Amino acid sequence: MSTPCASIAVSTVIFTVRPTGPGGRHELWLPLVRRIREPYHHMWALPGGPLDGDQTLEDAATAYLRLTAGLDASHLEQLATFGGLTRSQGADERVVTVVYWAALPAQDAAAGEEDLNVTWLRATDLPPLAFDHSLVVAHALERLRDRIADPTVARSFLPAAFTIAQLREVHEAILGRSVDAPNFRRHVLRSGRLQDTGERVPGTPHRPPALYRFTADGAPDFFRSGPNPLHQETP
Amino acid sequence: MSTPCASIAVSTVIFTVRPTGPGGRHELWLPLVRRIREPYHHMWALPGGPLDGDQTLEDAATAYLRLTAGLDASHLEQLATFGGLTRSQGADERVVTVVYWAALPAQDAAAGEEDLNVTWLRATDLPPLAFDHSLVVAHALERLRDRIADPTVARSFLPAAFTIAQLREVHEAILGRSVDAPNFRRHVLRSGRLQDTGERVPGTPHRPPALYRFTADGAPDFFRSGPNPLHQETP
DNA sequence: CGCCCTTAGTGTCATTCTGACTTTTAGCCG
DNA sequence: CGGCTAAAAGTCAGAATGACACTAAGGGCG
Repeated sequence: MSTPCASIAVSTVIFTVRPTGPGGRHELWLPLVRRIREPYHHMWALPGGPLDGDQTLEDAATAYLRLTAGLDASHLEQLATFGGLTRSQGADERVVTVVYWAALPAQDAAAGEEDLNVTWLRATDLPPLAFDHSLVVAHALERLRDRIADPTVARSFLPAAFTIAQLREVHEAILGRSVDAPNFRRHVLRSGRLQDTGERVPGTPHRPPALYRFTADGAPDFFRSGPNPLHQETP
Repeated sequence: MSTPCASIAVSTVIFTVRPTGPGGRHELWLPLVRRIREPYHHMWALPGGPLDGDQTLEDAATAYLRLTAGLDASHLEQLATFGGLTRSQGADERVVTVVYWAALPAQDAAAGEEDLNVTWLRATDLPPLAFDHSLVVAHALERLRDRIADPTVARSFLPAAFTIAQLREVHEAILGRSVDAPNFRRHVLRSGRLQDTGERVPGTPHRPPALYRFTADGAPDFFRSGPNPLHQETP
């Protein structure tokens, strides 16, 4: 039951949302670290490294995340495992990498320092990355788009109290397109996952928006709650 | 970049659909293999084993699948990777297991021999399994339910030509509930993924059903094709 | 032959959901 | 006070959904 020794690595795709687009549009950003040795020396790569013998996979992902962003994610989820034979060309042994993806609220991510070996870039406009990490990021983006229907994912990009506009901006950043504001409001309010705090954002040059927070429980999904797609009951 | 030597294993949850329920209802079945050594000696476990140094992960999954079912799956997809520290209690070293799930058409699965160390059981009514495999199967069932909206998944349980009733029975088995036949027909036909072969199943004691096959391409999903949930465009 | 049974396949209809809008409200700014 | 902006509420046509009723086409059987 023992295999030829293969090393196991853990990497994390860390997402955050920032209002950096034209007209304040929100965009997805992620941190990368510079390779300081061969292979792929000097190129950007996903934060990660070897799995210690006494760590769970999730522990390792959390540790590399903290090392890179300086803080913990509010959402961490396994993405997939990559184990192609040729993916780490130049390394002398086989590497299997378990990849996680994580969400960071914008205000926390701002605290993460940037240094010479860590950079934050737009997720949709990355240079070629080390190993197969460009492919990994593409997978992570696709997964994130699928998972955004889950309110717990959207909430992990936001502070505890937020406006519906902020929530919509998170969706827009992840889906890469704008979303009709009135319809979005109708939908998320009808989902029953939002609770009005009674407070409003003061000091705006226009009507002050209400602050909401997520309820502890409720429908599993913002979209497509209620009864399922087709597939209705027939006793 | 080297880690303490950990062994990597690959396991596969192999699903097939059989008309074994009351009144010919279709149910999900999967094969298990008997452990022939400690730990968990004599218990049932998912087919799998160590990853060879020169195999891709998918190669290994395919190999264990063939060893167990005697043939290749028509659909193979990665599920998740399990690496808890305590999951293989009694083993002397850390094991990280990459799990795949696969679909087998019923007529092919019938060909797979059953012997003393391989058994097929109902997926929804399993005895306690070795390691954390009960949990793994639960994850696989959940994933399968999510993925069945993809026509390529449904097709992998069926022969090339099939009736809409057979297609519906696959959905019913996976969703664990019955589905309204007229509405199901309307939906899958409207999806544009089905092509009438012009042939019919002869010899039925009732109106002969038409045989369909899947078109090469078309809408990505049976359900929820067309424009997306909410999230419509707003230029 | 002709009735009956069974499942295939079609049609209908009320309700809900979606997407694209318009209108009103509530604050600052000058 | 009028104008500006974004929040919030309202409107409406068309599509999708779910629950049915109904017709069609076979074989089985008397």
